[in-house]
Amino acid sequence: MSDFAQHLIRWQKAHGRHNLPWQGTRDAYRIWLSEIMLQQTQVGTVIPYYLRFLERFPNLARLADAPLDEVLALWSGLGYYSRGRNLHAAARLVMERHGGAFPEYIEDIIALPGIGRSTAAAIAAFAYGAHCAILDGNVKRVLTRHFGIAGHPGAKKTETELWLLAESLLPAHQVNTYTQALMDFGATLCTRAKPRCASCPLGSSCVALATDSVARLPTSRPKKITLQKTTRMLILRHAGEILLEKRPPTGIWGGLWSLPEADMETDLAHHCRTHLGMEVATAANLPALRHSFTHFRLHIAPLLLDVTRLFPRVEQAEQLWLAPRDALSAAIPAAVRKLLQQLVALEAPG
DNA sequence: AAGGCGGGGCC
DNA sequence: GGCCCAGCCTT
Repeated sequence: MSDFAQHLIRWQKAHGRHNLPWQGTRDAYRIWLSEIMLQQTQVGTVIPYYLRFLERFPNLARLADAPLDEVLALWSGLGYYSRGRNLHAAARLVMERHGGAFPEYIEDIIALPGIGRSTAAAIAAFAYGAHCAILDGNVKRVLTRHFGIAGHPGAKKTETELWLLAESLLPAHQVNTYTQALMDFGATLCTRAKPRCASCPLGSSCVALATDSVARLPTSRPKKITLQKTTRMLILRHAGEILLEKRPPTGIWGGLWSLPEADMETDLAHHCRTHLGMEVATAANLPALRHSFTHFRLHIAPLLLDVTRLFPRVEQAEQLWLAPRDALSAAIPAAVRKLLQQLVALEAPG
């Protein structure tokens, strides 16, 4: 057995957690439930949910029998509700595929919805003592620090390396103790912030500690550069009204009424004729506007245009709307509302 | 205010 | 096969 595994197992017996509600059982259902709840959610938050859930659904068959709404009601507040849906769907699949007995083969476990490679390994190790490596956030942190592995753990290359390492470190015996050790060690000692390196039984062999890199590992995800996008927004005036266009139901501003847009390079006269059904005359450029989204910043170059001729199809098109100026109360994006307010101010006498 | 977190869905 | 998302929690 590697020194790493040996030290961890010894540490677990002395300092690990031994009284969590899902410990001391080999009931795969209870272990499965705990592993699903522990995805994305910390132990302290999970415990009351776990106990309430088990009280209502003490076994897999009772869960499979229940309506989904009741499952989700007990999940309410835990977040990531797809976990609850998948749990319920998986319970029904276990009834169908395995006659109600939670599967023992890792291939069958991982085939259930909501269970990936790491969760399947954890269930198999705790319920059946299987010789399978886990690799969750705690384990990634412990391994990257102890073995000095740089690169974002979410990146394919790093993750592949970590899986290989995790498997190579597996002890031949006491896999369940070792697996629990990795989890507890990562959660209570080798923590993300303020790890307790002074009390660490693995400190003498920790690469991060030796190179003063503990705070820099694991490598954080690369900051996404905020994309910059530019668009022209067309303010098409016609008899005191402004042309609005309904956006597609999905994506940015899905289903909202917005101003027609065009690339900066587009030939506007041609575009308006063929796409919007009107002849236009350029009136003026309006001051540029910036609008920030989560993933990018939009630079808006508004252009004021006067409609000189309107083809009849415009009034029949469902996605086009010649809106009165007071349409500002309609479902309009904030950036567009701001733009239209500027226009109103600009046109105000004086 | 930002980033972490397993797995699924989408391209 | 890479990218994004979900919802709550910690820092």
